[in-house]
Amino acid sequence: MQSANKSTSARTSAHPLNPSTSALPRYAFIDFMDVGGTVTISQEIANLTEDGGQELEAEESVQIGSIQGSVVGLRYYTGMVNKGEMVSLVREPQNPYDRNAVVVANVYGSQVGHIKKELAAPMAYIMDNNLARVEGVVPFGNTNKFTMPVHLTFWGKEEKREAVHNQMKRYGFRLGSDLKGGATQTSSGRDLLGLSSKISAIPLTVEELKNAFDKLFDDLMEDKTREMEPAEAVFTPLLPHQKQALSWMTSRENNNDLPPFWEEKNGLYFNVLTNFAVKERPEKVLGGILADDMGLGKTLTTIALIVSNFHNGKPLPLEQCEGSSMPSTTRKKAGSKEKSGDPEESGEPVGSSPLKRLHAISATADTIDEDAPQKKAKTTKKTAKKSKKGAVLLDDVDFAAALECTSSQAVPAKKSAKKSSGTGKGPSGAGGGSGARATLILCPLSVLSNWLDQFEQHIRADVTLKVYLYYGPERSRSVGLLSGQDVVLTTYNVLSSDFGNKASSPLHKVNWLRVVLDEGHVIRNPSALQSKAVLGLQSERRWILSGTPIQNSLKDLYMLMSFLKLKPFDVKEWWNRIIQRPVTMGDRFGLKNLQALVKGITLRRTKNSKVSGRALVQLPARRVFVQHVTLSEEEREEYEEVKREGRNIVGSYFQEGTVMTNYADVLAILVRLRQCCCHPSLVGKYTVAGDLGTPGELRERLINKITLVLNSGSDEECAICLESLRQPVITYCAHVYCRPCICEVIRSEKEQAKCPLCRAQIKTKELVEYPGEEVEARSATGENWQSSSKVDALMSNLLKLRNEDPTVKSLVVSQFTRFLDVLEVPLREYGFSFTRLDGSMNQKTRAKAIQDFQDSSPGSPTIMLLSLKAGGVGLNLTAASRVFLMDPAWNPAAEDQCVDRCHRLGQTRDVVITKFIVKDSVEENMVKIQKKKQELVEKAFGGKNTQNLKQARIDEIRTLMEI
DNA sequence: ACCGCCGGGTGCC
DNA sequence: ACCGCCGGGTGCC
Repeated sequence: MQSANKSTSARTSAHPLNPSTSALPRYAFIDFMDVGGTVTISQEIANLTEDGGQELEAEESVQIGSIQGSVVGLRYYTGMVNKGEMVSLVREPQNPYDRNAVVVANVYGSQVGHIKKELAAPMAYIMDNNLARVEGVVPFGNTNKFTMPVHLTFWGKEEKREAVHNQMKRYGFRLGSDLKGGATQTSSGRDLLGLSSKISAIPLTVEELKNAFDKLFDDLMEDKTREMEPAEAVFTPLLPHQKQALSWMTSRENNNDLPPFWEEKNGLYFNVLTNFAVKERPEKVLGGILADDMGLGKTLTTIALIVSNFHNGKPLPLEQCEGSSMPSTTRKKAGSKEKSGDPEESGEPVGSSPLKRLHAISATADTIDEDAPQKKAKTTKKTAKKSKKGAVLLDDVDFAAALECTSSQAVPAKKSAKKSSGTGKGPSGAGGGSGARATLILCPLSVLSNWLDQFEQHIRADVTLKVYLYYGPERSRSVGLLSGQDVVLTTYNVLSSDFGNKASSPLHKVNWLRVVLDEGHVIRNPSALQSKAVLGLQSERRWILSGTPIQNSLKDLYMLMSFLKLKPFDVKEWWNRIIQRPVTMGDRFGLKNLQALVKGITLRRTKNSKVSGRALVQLPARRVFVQHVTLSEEEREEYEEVKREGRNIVGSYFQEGTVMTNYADVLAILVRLRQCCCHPSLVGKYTVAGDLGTPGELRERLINKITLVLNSGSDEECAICLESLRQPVITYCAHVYCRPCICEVIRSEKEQAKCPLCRAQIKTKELVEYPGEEVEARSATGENWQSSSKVDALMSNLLKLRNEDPTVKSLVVSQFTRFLDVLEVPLREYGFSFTRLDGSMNQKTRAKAIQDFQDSSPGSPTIMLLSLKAGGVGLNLTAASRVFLMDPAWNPAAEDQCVDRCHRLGQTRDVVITKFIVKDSVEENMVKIQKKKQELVEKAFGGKNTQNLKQARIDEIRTLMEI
């Protein structure tokens, strides 16, 4: 919390705990299993490094001691506390009377008073030097007028214990060890048991934790089975579970409830966890987390929500246009007709051909036209009448009211919208509530086109839903235009880049009705720019869509709470104190609280969920076959050669005990072995680690290495932002990061900057750039192409398949894009029609590839070459019913995810998966590790013993190299 | 009276 | 603060 304290202390005492200043760790401390199922060894190793972070993370801290203190000056401040309430302590070095001042604040960040100066003196030193974090609880005396007692507990790393005690002693204070930890906290007295050294947690047994977490979602559903019919404008009929989700989401948006853990008690609002009370009703949390498994239709449900719940369960009033009710390209007309004459305001579509049709929907500010009110009245009335068939019974009075609310304002507002477009208020309504109308949807680039398709598909063509694609250099930055839309769709990247150029971020000026984060777990890293950008958005309702909100680590939930503004969990300290630490320490109450918290705001169903005894969805069967491949004599020879070479190197690292520090080399060796299993031409040149040599040689070696890492197809991600590498650079210590990420680390740590992965010294000028896709020797695809055992195995499968049923489509998946290159040759030779999807493709070519593949007309491609990490979740490839996994992934979840792209809702055939594994090779060892990993994942929620994990990783390398 | 005692003023950091 | 502390007023009882 060092950085948090620093930043907060610099502020005035008025809001010492403003959430916007909450902790920004120097780099992410990554958990064992990555949410996206794309864990990389380097991330895992980040886990294992000693001294994982500068920040005093909850799970690394032990209780150093506690002491009774007093809070003084109560009468000068308005902050109130209750008996047993937790308080936070914030340094206030700018205090003109005492630079040791320590502010005491309640959960809402209101100042209660100061720590008495005698005690503040030693505390200031401890806090400023990050020796310990101090937490307070007011046990009684909370109504005192002048001073009140406070129970202070010091938490920090074991090695700081003595320093903290000494410092306190110097000022005549003695820290005691108390077993209770504080009035509302429980902590084990493990430091008395002599276990304090590295083990910072005594977790529940694995069994207990697992059960608790399973239960977390099992119990969630019983009260969420009510169904709701979507508005008329939704063309696609919803499945029962989607109607349930719609009903639940609608109730979450219209609820008047107090947020979780708040109760009304004789005129006051009381938080039962922190014992905090306020007069003002805590702000409603409208929205939540839709955590359904992929394939259950989160997108469709969300679209239904957008059009069905404008206010109080009434549909979004939409303009009707001519044309059939079938969703079709006829809508093109609507868009082009309305093209504005005002060049500044016109949301000129970004021209990419497969998306054109959708851009057509994107409207201009002028869509709310002079004739709008009347027209609208007509169309909506029609809608109202029709919907009597449905479950939404709109009585005409209510509906008229809803209508009035929008159309009446549309008239006066629309003109001003043209001229003064920057008001932030949507042109379609400023009365009643905030007048917000537009929903902002954020998603990864890979699913952007999916959203557009789905709007096309699911919204009736005779209604005009104004969807604006905020993407591309031509995007309109008019706040008026944006807030006048029904939906604005953009990517996290666009949002971050707008946010980064602080000059103007139109999306941050709009007052949204609703913000939807698709794949919302991408904001789990609080220090990532996109996370900050997302937190800065203004909205009445907030949704997170994610199939995996917390499968990674409990820590991930913190950012989600922060986004939902679920007080007090939107401030790191409170999240840590009330949830994170108790749970990781195995406190049953902590777990219970977490459960209650999640239950209140989350809907999660899996493909296997049962609703009142019936399966939620019926998916075709899915069968997995492992096909063992035997290398030819020649291949075997080469493999053994590469293996011998690698084993020598890694073996020497083991002898030196430097396996972890030479991680990049180990990875490179493993990659080579895996490439050997696929095709000889994949095995790249590589230089054996040795002396650093001349700067030129070092540079060359590093470039070699980064090229290898990036082209290997392994899931390398930046260990700082957890995203795919952007502007990748490699450090002298051979670790790869995004340039902006690592520069930020260096900037904040100055001369002390260390590599987040190995703690070696790093400097900005020593970062080596990735030279980019250089002319790659494509000899593999050239004239002297030769096959390999694995290629043969695949081809014989494909030929047999084509013989049996030429309509069957297949995904051919590899982690090595160069292997995909290789495979193109025989596919062409045998006359297969295929497409390809990999990470290097832009949005346009991607969309085209998917569209072509999904097309079922004769002559359409039957094979898609797919790079394992391309696209990410959400990609819909249901046209395929066969999957060939060419090489095993580090992470079994990544494979599952890949398979799920076709084994999902909409799949009509049984899905057959074939995994090729080379006998007696690194691949077999990887399979073993995958199994072990699966077990570990199940334990991943437990307190982590990093020592054991580190050992496990070293063992893993031994297994792989057979050392 | 260079003390003690009384009682009003006052009070975070 | 129904305290402690400070400092001015005061001085046997």
